[in-house]
Amino acid sequence: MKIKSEIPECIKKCGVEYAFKRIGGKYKGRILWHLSLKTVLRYGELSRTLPDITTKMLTQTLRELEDDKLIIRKMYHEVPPKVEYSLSDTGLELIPFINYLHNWGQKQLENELLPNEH
Amino acid sequence: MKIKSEIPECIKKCGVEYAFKRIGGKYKGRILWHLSLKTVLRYGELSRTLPDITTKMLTQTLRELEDDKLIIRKMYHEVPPKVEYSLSDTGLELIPFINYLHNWGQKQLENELLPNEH
DNA sequence: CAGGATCCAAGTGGATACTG
DNA sequence: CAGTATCCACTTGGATCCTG
Repeated sequence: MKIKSEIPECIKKCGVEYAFKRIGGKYKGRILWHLSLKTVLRYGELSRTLPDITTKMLTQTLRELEDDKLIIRKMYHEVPPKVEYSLSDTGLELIPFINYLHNWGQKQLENELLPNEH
Repeated sequence: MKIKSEIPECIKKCGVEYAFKRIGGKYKGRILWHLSLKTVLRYGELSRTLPDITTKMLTQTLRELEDDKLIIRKMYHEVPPKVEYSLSDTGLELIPFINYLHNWGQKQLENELLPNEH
C-alpha cells in the first residue's frame, strides 16, 4: 500500500486536470463523439470519419484511449484484419458531457457566424 | 456575407473540436473551475490557487480565455494595481460540464488508488 | 485492412529576469 | 500587484514510406 503516499497530491490538483489529460488533445474528443454516435467503428471507418487525421495520430490516439480504458479494441484474427473500436463503460460515462460540449460548441460557432446581436 | 462560404466546413468538424480548442490546454479547465467556485478572483489569488503555473502561462491563459469571451477582466486603475477575473455568461454555461468532468476525474483517481475490484 | 517506423516542423510550456 | 520579455526544452503533430 505504498502507493497511497504519492497520489493525494494528484487529487488536490483536482479531477479537472486529470480529466483533461485523459480526453484532451487534438482528436480524442472527436473520436469519443463519433463512437458515441455509431456505437462501433472500425479503424478504416474512423479514418474516413476524421479525414484530417493521419494514420500515425489515429493509431496513437486510439492506443492512449485504450490504455486509459475509455475505449475497447476488439481484434478479429482474420485475413484481411478487422478491428473494432467501441466505448467502454467508463468512456460511456463521458458521453453526456461530450454532448453538452458539442451543443455548446455548435452554438458558439453559429454565434460567430451571425454576429448581429451586439 | 462572404463569410458564409468558409465556415460550414468548420461546423462539420463539429462543435466538439471547436470547444476543445477553447477550453483545452493545460490550465484553462482548472482556471474556469476555480472561478466557478469563488465567483471572482484576483490575479494573485489565481496564482496562489494554482501554484504550479508560471506568471507567463497564467497571463497567457487568462488572455486567451478573455479573447474567447469566457472570462471577464476588470481592471481598477489604482496603485497598487488591482485586477479581477470572473466568468462571463458564456463561460458560466460551461460550468455544468466542468463539474461533471471534475466528478468523473475524481472518481477515476479514486479508482486508481483502490484497485481492489478486479 | 490496420497499422508501424522514421524524420522533421510547429506548437506549447518552463526558467529567469525585469517593469509601471 | 500584475504583469512583460526573452530564450530554451520538450511535446505534439505531420509527411512519407513500409509491412503482416
